[in-house]
Amino acid sequence: MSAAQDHIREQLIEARRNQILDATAKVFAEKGFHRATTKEIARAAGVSEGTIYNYFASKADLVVGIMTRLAELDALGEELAGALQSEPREFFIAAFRHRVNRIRQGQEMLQAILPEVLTSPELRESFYRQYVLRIAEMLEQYVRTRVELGDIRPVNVPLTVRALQSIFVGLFVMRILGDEAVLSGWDDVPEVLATLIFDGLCPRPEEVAG
Amino acid sequence: MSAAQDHIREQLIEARRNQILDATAKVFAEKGFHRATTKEIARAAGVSEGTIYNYFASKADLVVGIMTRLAELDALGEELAGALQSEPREFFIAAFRHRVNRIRQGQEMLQAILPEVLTSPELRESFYRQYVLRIAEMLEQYVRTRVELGDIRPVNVPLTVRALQSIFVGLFVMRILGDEAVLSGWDDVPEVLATLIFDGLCPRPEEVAG
Amino acid sequence: MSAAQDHIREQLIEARRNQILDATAKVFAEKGFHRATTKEIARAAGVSEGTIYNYFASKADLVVGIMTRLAELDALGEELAGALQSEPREFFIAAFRHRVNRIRQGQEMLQAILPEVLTSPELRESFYRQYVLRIAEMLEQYVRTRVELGDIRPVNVPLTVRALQSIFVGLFVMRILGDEAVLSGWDDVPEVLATLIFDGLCPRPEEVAG
Amino acid sequence: MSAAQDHIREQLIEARRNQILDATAKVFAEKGFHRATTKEIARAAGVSEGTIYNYFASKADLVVGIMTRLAELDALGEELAGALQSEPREFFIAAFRHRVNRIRQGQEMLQAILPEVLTSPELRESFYRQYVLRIAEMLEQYVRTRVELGDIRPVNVPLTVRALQSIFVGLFVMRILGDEAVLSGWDDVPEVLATLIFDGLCPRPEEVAG
DNA sequence: AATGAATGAGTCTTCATTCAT
DNA sequence: CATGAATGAAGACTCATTCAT
Repeated sequence: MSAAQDHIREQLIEARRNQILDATAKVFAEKGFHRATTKEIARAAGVSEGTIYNYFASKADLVVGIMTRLAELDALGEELAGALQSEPREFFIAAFRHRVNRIRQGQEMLQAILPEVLTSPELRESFYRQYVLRIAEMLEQYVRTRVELGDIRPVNVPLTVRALQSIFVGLFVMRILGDEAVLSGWDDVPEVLATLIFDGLCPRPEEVAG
Repeated sequence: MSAAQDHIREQLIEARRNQILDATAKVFAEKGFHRATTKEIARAAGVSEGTIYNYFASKADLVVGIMTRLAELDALGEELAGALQSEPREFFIAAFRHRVNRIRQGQEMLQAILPEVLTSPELRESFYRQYVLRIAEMLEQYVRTRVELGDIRPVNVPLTVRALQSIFVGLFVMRILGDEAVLSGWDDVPEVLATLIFDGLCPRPEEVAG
Repeated sequence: MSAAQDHIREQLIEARRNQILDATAKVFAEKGFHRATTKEIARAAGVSEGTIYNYFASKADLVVGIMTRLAELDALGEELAGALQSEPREFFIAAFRHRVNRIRQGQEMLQAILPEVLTSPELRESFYRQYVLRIAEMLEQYVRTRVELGDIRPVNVPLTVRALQSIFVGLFVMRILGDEAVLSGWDDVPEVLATLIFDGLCPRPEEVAG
Repeated sequence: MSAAQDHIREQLIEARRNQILDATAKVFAEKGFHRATTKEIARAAGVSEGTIYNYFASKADLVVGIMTRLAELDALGEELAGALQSEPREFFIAAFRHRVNRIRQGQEMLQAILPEVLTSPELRESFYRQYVLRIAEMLEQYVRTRVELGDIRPVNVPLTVRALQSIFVGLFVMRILGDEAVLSGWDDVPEVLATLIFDGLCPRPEEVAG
């Protein structure tokens, strides 16, 4: 029974943490980390300021909390891994679709933390390791393999992979900036990217011939 | 004589403004807008706090000042315009080189303001119009023309252009995040991107044949 | 219970506000609005600077707070109303006594805000309406009635009433200026004024005769 | 010649001082001592900030300058002295007229300094001696004499004199407060006051009889 | 565990004053 | 003498954090 109670307690704690983080993401996304006040977050979460400090060590810790939650939410690793067997074009489309959806879902949380992440060295480090480097390494591995198999032309693998990742980072920034083309065309992004990245802009002879 | 004096005075004012903005960019890039104090900026600029306020209306105005200076520095418009006659491959390489150099030069200033730009609606709007939209429109125009000429395959022009811009935004973020591959491979970025964007990842039959 | 708690809470808030306003009046009266610092007020009130701002929106709001409190304290309206039936001489003596006492009691608060009231257009307006105009209108009404009844000789009612009010304003300023005659003779003021105002300085024939 | 030059120089200095004090009075009257900035005064005077400090030791010294100028302007002493021989009623009317005119002329300067005078102990002292006490003593002397002669009924001389002075102080405050009755009826004040003060409000038997 | 009043360190900003030109 | 840029001390105000209830 004690075990069951502990379980319930843990669930309650987790629920309260999420309740606070949801509110935090909302407020941070709207006003930014520094202009958001703990009082405001408390109000948005429907709790008191004191309660926030029962679940998080500090205001800065809320950023960490959001980052962690984003990471948990993010199963790119597994999904990517699953698609690693596919042919490149399918793989990229699948990967792009996945990213595009993740960004849509995590927009608020990501927008909430990105400016702060770009500002604080520690967050930068942590964010880079969790979100950029891990994926970069997987992609590098995949591309390198495919290059060896002749499915992808020989390229500067690290930079090419960074360019791919950069597109999504950049598109996300475009969304924050309110670019209409990106916001309204978001669903088409995976295919457009697949064409761009996979086929290139240069028209192919056989296509011209065809 | 009064005219000459005015001229000198204006130059002094401009020099002082730049002196302050240089220091500001340094401090903002290091600590971020909010953690940077006016006292710190003053010290870095070698002036008193009061002097800052003789040249800028507020701390926030320093961000605007940096943004304006970036825009003045930025002659992409003209350079792009000059390359608009070139064949696509040359055009893109030239454009990429240009961007890559601008980012290297403006890194500090850009890093100083980006997080704040992402946070403040007004700055966002202003930044988007000055740095994103203007260039997007020029690129769209170019790409559209080339598509009509058959030099570029038919693509979703707005999104493709956003994707191109996004790459640089994203790569810049990667630099802030300290990604080694991007930082150390920066000089190779234009060519890698040209290959990626123009030729695509998919190996071409004739190349395979060759 | 919630209602009871609310009641207690409100009382606590009111008590804290008064505690702060008392200290504020003291410090303002001594140093004036601008030379008084919030730190000093906080110390005098035995709270922290932050606490002041939990109860008042700004330093300027403290002036408003004092003014409001003065107005609440001030029941001249009712007392005047009560005396409105009396014969003029009794009425004036009663009214003068009342004013004289109010000034003595409210000296600190009044001295605290008067210079600022004379300076700020908004406060001026507000002060004038609460303290001057309301009473002027009541007095005018009374005097006009008594003139009609023949109990008061025909006079320029508005100006006469202003003159009466002015005496108290002026005497209060005299107190601030430290005039010994006014300070030490304060208790005699009502009677002296009654004689002055009601009988005039000119000796009366019958009195001379008597 | 050197003497003549000195004379011219002195006149220039005096003119410049007055130019500055005029502007100061205007700005102080409008914004109050503390909210007025030296920059603003300089602009209003058509000189630079530095120039102000060539003629006055400090911002506070400008108040002293205005007070001194008011005192020079003010020849009440002499005029009062001249009227001291008159019968009471004529004397008071003359004195009241004089005061009323002085206030109208000196309104701006007086309004400029009064709030500050009420606030600063030193100014208070100085103001009290120059403007209040001197006149009070003269009035006391006059009234006392007239009482002895039987021209004025026996009264509490010091308080009566203070009350008389207070009326003008109070009326001046009323003007600052923007009271319409006082502002628009200003020309009638001397007569109204003469009636009020000299004859009193109480109707006289013989008048009733008449 | 939740509350929210109290805290006070920290910061932007103002502005009287100085002084080199 | 006049100027006005530079100064920097001072102060109102904010807000993350604590803790008694």
